[in-house]
Amino acid sequence: MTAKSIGDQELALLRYVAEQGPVTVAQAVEGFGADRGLARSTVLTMMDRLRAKGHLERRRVGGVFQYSSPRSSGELLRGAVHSFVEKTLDGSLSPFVSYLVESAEVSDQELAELERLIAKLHSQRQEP
Amino acid sequence: MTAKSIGDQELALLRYVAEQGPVTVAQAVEGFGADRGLARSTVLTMMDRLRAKGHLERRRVGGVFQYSSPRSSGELLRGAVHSFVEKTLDGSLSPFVSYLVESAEVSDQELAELERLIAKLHSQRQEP
DNA sequence: GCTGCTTGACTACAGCTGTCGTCAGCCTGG
DNA sequence: CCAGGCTGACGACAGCTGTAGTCAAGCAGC
Repeated sequence: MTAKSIGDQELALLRYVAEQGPVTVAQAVEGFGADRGLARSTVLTMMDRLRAKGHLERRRVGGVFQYSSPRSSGELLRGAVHSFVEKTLDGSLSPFVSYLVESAEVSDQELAELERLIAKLHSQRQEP
Repeated sequence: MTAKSIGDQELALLRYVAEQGPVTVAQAVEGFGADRGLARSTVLTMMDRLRAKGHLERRRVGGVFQYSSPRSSGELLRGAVHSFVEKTLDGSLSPFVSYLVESAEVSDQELAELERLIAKLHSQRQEP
């Protein structure tokens, strides 16, 4: 399991790295930390912890480390959703659907995705 | 705002109280703590914190306190989903849908709910 | 060769959560 | 009236996260 826990800010940084491809700490500080007003050491610490937890890898390139995520941004998000559903919702999707029904704004795009999802689920029920 | 943060275990307990209606600590210990092997003081502490955060109310009834949640279990879950979507997914539902598509098992019931949802969304697009 | 910026490793600290133990007060059966 | 049980208020402690300062080693230029 690479499945150590992860905080919100950490996940945000992890996603940043996953999206930007290999980055140095300096780049992460500039592209991620700067917006959020984080000190260099803060970003450094987070990247270190992410590495310790197995969420980031690094390679020395010309004296400096390049960090990269073994997972894509999409995988990370899906993983986050998965943990959330399991841990908080006890594996039940109903609260999510309920949320969609009552409070969420669903974009046209998302609606289309949902429809595709339903079609897919239907076809799965047919031929198991 | 009653919107103080809340941990996983705390939310679980809160949901328990919301579902069971007014309960005393003793009842919560028995019905919630016992399964999870929690000490009485643990449950007591959590209920206290939940109260401090405004998530639980209590009333003295015959020398003992009865705790109750001002929100229903459903509201709590919807709130949790909402926070998650906002905080972790930056308000985008796509990762959720993506998760549904790729990994989740959707029960017949949930599928039906989704279909109802879609129907509703469609009708909303028509007559605004 | 010395000076100064860049990079990384370490250390620190506070707040939140999860878990308890303990102490003091109140009630009830003897 | 006294002992033993519930109850509730507190105090504690460890682990995780968010945030940062500091120190030492390395490289770049004078």
